[in-house]
Amino acid sequence: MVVSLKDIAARAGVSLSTVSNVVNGYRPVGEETRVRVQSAIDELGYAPNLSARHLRLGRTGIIALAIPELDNPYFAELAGAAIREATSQGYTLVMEDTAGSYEHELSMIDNSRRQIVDGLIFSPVAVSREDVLARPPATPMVLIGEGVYDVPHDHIAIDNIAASHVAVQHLVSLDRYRIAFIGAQAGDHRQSAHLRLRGYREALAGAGLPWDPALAAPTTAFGRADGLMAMRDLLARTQPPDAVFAYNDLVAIGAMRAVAEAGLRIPEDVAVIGIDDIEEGRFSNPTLTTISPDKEHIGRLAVQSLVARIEGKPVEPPYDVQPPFRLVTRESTLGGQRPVRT
Amino acid sequence: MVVSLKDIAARAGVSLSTVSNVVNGYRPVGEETRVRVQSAIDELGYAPNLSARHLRLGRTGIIALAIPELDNPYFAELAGAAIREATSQGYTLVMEDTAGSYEHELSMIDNSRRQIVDGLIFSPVAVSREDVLARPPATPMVLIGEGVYDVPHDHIAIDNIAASHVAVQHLVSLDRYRIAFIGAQAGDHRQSAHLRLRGYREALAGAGLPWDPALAAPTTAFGRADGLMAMRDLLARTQPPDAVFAYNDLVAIGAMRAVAEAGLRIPEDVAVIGIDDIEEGRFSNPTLTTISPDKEHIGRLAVQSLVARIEGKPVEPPYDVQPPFRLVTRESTLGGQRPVRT
DNA sequence: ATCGGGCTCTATAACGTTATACAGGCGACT
DNA sequence: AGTCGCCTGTATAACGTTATAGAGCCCGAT
Repeated sequence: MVVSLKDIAARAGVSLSTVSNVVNGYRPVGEETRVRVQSAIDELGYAPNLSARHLRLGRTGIIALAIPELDNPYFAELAGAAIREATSQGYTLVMEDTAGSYEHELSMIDNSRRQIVDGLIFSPVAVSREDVLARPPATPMVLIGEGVYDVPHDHIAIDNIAASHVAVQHLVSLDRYRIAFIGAQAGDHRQSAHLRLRGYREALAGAGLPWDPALAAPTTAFGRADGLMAMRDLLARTQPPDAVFAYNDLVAIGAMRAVAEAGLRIPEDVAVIGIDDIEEGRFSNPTLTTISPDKEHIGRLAVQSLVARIEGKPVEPPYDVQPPFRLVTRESTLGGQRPVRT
Repeated sequence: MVVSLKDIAARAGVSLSTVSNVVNGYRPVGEETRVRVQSAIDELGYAPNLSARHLRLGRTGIIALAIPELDNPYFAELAGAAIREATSQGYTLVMEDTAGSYEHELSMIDNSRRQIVDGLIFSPVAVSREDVLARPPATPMVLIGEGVYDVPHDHIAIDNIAASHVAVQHLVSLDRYRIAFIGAQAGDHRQSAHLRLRGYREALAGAGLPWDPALAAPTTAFGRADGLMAMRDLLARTQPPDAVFAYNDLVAIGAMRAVAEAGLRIPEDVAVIGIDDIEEGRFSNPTLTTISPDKEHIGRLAVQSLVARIEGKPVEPPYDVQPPFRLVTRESTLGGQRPVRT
């Protein structure tokens, strides 16, 4: 049977309000009665009814994490960290899979789901800056990833340009001259790949390498299949690349598969680097060199800043956080000369 | 501002109860007033307060999906299907990552979290049949995967023995004679690997092959790293296997990595087959032959049967469902003679 | 002595819903 | 004509919680 404040009150011989005060400490309670109430709680096994509490407080204790694809290991690993942090802060986290579709993403920032949720952590890919600006959310929102910039919300994303520099410079340091980029976006409203492409171009220029538009391969999405097809195209050129910087690890893995199917060697013929450091890249053949963002940090920070907004702690302006990242070198650029897993 | 039934009632000039009846159709409402109320709802943009509704109804509309690891792509893909089905049934699904730990799994079937959840879909790995029997849950529970059998709960899992037969028979059809199994479990209370191991042994016997305990490699968990280490051990034997049936695709991928590191060829020296059909195996080098369970089907069915229990539709006894599966052959057993992706 | 003010505790009004009980009106059947 | 029953609509009591207002009581200060 389900036990409520009333039952505890009856058992301990005190009023309902006193029990409530013991439970959540709003008003001090005399020592003697406190222990009597507490033991009644323990005996009967009381747990507060969250629906009632939320109705009373006007909050639900639920936050949503909306990501483009749950089956992308990067997001799965990120979600793990976010779930742990949310739980430890007393919130429940629900995940929404937008599938990267424009309509689905719009429905996230419309007010429809907001009735049930205290706040939203959102990783946009399809939605534009204007879409976000046009829909001031009813509850706090934190943006993660590289989708939308310059909007009045907290934003957590690695410095994509700097990360791209590091990636390209690594390839340059291996004496590669025809370095391709896979994951250039045709559509205007996806700023994510934009930044990585820009970092790629800047790094090329910094190394004194020419910018060849034919080496910037567009993709429609960022999965393994996209990397595979783009790489096939690149290899069919008269002057194929000798290195590839992929938008993310999934794309890189697709690209590596295309190289293998073409009968070429990695990294001798083509070196490959990605971004994300998903576990898959530590066991692939060859293992994948990558830029590793601190996913645990990102997930935790996203929840923490959202909760801070929800509970109205500091009324500071929206801030941009750039979590740390590092280069992890593996076989796909260094060959067998290196320890295999890191 | 937030709009409630009261606002709609005032706007439409009717009572609160009438608006409620328009919204959820408990009692019929005259046509004329219905349209007046409906247009008031549309104008003011009313959405029911779920906390209040749940408090009144005694249900929260939330179901939990507890899985051992969110970063296992198999569960990520399964969770996607479950989330979609739950949403379409008007429920919100929250995910719990038990990390496969015994304590965490116990806390799932204890009553602690049940205050907030109408029901639980649970994929146990560490918990035993007796643990489950000793804790009759306060809310409905559906089990998925191969953890625990013969308990009074709905259970959805592929026929592991039949699946193992198919896998081993496929290897036998390729004239392999020393077929190893990776993922045998030392612990007694993990029945999952037990069944697959049993299917493996039965299939060997059916093919007239001897049972060699040295070829059944135990692992502590079921990740890529476990497959890698087990395979290293197997390859170090004086008589290494010429084929491997792995507990799941992740283990298989780790095993393939070990084979590559040893400088051996797949499938010429060692053929590899897994279970799960995760996307990773369609792009690995080589691509991975696997047993493909219908994940979409499993996820949807789990939610459907849980919701049926929650809403008390049919009071039938707990039932066991065995969703379909199929063999998907790829390079890791057939080599390059086959279409690459399916 | 009397009053002000901590200190404990209590009664109660919300929060927004849904289901029950009830009221009035109108047609149909005895 | 009277009664029964249906149809439409309303008033209201919960569901379990938290915050506000306030009721006693005892001690120190006026």
